[in-house]
Amino acid sequence: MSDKAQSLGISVFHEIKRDILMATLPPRQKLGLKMLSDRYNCGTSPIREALNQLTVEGWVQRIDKRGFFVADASAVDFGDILQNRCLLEGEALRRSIAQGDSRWEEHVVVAHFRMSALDRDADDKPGAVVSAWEVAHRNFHQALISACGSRILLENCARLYELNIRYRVLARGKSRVVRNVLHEHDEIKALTLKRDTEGAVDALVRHYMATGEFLFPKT
Amino acid sequence: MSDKAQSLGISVFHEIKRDILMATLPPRQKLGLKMLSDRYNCGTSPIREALNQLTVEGWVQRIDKRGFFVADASAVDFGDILQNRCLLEGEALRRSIAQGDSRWEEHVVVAHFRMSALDRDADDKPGAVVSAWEVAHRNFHQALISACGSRILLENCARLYELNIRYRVLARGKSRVVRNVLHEHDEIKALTLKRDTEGAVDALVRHYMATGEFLFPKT
DNA sequence: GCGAAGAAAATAATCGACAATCCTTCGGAT
DNA sequence: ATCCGAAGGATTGTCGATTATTTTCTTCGC
Repeated sequence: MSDKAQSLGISVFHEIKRDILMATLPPRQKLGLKMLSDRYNCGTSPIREALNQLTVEGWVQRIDKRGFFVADASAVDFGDILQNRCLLEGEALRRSIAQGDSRWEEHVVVAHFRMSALDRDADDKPGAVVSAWEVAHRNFHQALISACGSRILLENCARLYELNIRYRVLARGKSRVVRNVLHEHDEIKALTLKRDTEGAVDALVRHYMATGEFLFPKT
Repeated sequence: MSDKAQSLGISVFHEIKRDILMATLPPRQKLGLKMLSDRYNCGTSPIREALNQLTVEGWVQRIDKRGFFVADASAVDFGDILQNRCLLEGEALRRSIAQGDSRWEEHVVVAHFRMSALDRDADDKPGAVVSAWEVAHRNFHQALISACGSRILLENCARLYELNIRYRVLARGKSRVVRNVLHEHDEIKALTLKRDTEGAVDALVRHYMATGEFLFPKT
């Protein structure tokens, strides 16, 4: 069994992050310590521990001596996240293509295959399959850039990836544009493995910007 | 008077950061809670508060149930910081040049002037002047990119800037290469105001990479 | 009826103590 | 001599209570 004995502060950190990400805790929601310690069945110390970290990562806003709040969500913030993702993941992909070896290629192929397998079953999708797809999707994008050689770059990409998910969740149901995400992923994978650097980066950027159009379509 | 009544956790956060930055707390140093609460005259709660945030920002490494340590310093990590600074500040400068108005130009001119004024006095430099120069130097680089329009980008640049300082401090005295930092700053400023985008970005990148050569010269 | 001042309630920040976990040391067996 | 394991000590993580601050509510004066 997995070592369940991790600190309460750390596990509650992930729980709160998930709840903000899933918008169970909506933007601007006041995060009172008592309310949270009831919700997550622990004292206030682990709660503060988690909240402090979430503040630095951008999930929570803190106002000194006045409490914690779920970070506000806005079209401007979303656009900012998208632009920074394009910049960082674009560069990370360039470096991966330049430096990646055959083990990296395999990693990309496998991650893409696993995601595609879940895509096929996605028509009749129970919640379990959806969250499995989320994991596979994350793994695919992570695999693409995994050979970039920069720890800092990878960490920033991971952080922005997660921050981005919340907007997908918040905009659920508001979608009008029809997209072929499968094809976009296929294209990115193909160009990457062909080592067509600028083609792959371009496809990746279009992929992200299309997400933006998808969630906040310009009427 | 400024409201000195900020939370202990927040002020101790800045104190510890400064001490790590100045290498008063050296890399890999064990950060025991008792030791720290003695050092900064407070209970363990504010200490943990600060340590949690510093962990996310990359100053401190945490090992669950085993304590906190000052983040390790290595040539690899330093190079990673430098590369990411070039990427992020380069892009931020591009956007600033594209979008900056005349108020931004003034901001850059003033920040540069103030830094230059301190440069002149730097020959006979007591500690106070040095730290004043640090502030002015930071302000200058911040001014350059201040019109980039991306909060996230600015935050990441600020974070990397600070992480970089520690390496300057750690390498103090080991310098052999002679540099003309004044000239480099002048060049960056001039090209920026001339709106020579790629020239300015190139000068900025060379400025940073020269720092790398300066601190870790390839023998 | 409206706004300011003060009291009361609520909540954030901090502390000190306890419990859980890890590290060290010491002794014994192979 | 070296490795393993148990007892002891030290340290982290968590809790409940205390203190400081903010927010809300009430009252008073205009």
